Amino acid sequence: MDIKIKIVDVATRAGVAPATVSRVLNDSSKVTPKTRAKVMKIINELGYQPNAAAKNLRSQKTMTIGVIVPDISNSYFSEIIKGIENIAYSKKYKVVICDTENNEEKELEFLNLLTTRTIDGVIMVAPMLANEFILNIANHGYTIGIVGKQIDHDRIPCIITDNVKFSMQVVSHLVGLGHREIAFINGSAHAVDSYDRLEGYLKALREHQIPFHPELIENGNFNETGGYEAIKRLFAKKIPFTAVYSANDEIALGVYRACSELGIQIPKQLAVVGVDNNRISKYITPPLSTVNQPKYTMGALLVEKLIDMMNENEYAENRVFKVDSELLIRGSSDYNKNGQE
Amino acid sequence: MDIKIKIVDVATRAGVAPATVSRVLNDSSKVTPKTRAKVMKIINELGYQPNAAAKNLRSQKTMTIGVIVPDISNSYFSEIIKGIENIAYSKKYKVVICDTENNEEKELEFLNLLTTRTIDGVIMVAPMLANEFILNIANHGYTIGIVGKQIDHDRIPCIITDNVKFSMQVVSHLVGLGHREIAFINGSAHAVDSYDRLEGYLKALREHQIPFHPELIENGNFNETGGYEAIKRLFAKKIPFTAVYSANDEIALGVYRACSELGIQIPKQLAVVGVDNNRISKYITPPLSTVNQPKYTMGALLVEKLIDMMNENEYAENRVFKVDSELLIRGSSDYNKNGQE
DNA sequence: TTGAAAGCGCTAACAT
DNA sequence: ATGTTAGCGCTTTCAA
Repeated sequence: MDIKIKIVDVATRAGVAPATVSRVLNDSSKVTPKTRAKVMKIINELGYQPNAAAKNLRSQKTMTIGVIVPDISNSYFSEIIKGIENIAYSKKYKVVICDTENNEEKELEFLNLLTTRTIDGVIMVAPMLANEFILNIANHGYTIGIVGKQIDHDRIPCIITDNVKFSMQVVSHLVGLGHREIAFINGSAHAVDSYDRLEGYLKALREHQIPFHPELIENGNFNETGGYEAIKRLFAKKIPFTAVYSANDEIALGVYRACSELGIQIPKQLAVVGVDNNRISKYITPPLSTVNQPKYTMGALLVEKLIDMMNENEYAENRVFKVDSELLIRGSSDYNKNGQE
Repeated sequence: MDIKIKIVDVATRAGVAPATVSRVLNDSSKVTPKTRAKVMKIINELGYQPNAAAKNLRSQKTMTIGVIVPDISNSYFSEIIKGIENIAYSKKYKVVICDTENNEEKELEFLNLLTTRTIDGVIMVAPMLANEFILNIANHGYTIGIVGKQIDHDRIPCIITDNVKFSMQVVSHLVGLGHREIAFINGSAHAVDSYDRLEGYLKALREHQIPFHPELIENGNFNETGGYEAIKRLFAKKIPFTAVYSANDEIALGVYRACSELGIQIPKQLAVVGVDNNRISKYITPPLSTVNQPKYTMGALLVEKLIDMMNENEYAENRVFKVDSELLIRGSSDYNKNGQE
């Protein structure tokens, strides 16, 4: 084991005060180049490394950001994390991860890291917690940012995509292909995204003067099983439809499975469109039409804002970021696209 | 902002010494139930939360573990992380993530968290760093564990799969289907896994008395592009082969792309087997035969061992874990498997 | 520009 | 079982 070298050891050896060593370490300008060189030399000789806990205690910050996601092995979330992690590291911040596995209790418990000052701030991706909780945290002076949901509080930066807009695009795309009976498999009913995607779906129908059939709408979990079960329920109703808009790619995967079992051909008998552009979507057969969201950028942008807020105490007027998504048309909705992309 | 409440505030209000509050908080048995109740009441009333930095400084530990992975958005790694994170949290540890994106410098830099005592220990998943570095770190008394590589040091727990064994299984499977010219697309030449997988490939050939053609072996990156480029090089050689063993699923994906472009049918004209059982492998067409590794368990097991070591200072005699993998036979190698799974 | 001294908030050793 | 005291290693006034 190494003998622990502390700042005072460096100071003594260099013939200066601990404070001076600290100034050298923290790039304080008030050190002569000569002193700095002398101190640096000793630091290197001794292999001195400042103790993080002492530094944190004294400076009242940890240079650490917490990130809460529902499922780290879903590429949608891991890409967001990648963006956060990369930017954070470039700004000397560390990232602590919490994978809630959709467990609201774990989500809540993790926020204790804020109150114990283990982390300086937190980013919640697609939080389950009710808005009041989140507002309350911010009102207590903690730094918090949200990905995938808009919260109205002047100290909570948010980054969202325009769910209404891209849902309209999806439906319009299907209508453009001649579909009139378009089913919609939405995610869990209490997710904000679900409201907005439904709104987009309805708006587009109205715009195209297509009658709306409530029976063509199903809710489920945002995963493969949710999609599988929902499409089965839709089929069971015996109401005809020729296309299905799935609120994410995982749901679409479930639709694929059901269709494969029932011998229904995509897109010939059923056109399918998803959302998220999961890695998997372009590899399945037929490739899945989907909405691409700039995941990496969303994480990167938000963490940047969050760090700015923590350091400048700026109450960002520009607080809500709405990023653009892009509809990727592939073989699951458009015949002509088969074999390419 | 909350007024900061510290342990002394709680103590005063409860009419006890700070040490007693600390004992209550840390479950020390030397507190009467009555005192404990009194203190707990005040803690709840005041909403007291202990300051982590102070605790860390005093107790010389941070209850934090670092995890280094090459790519967090690869499901192989994120599943391992999931295992680590889950077990860690159940033991009150936090997890700091480092996504190196195959950048060796970032990997090295992250280890500073060990020397600055920001983290109590680190888990390196598929490290790029040379063994000497890793040994050196352990020799300096830091806690380190490795996933996917065996390091010979009595304080470094490792978890590995038997690359030789499952590679032999893969090749034997292909031979069993009648293949004699089996190409091998290996990962990057300096990964340990690559040596072992090559060894398994060769051993199996010898066992089946199949002549070995060095031209049928290619190296590349462990990703889709690496696979795509390697299979192209193989085709360019004009040496016939009817099957290809890809050192991971990503590589196999590249093989699929090349085959699709060249109109080569899988498995009719070329049988393909991968490794990792990435999520994607069962959704592509045809579903990819692959080797499943217990990723979650690997992470979970190792972190458990690591935490035990940190807390009991036990120099684990049982230090190297070899977990079993399983060959999943699907349509990319076996006709009969098409349409099922 | 540099040094001296105080103190961040907690736990552990020792005393009672 | 509880209290007293010292100190973990750093940064930051304040003074020189």
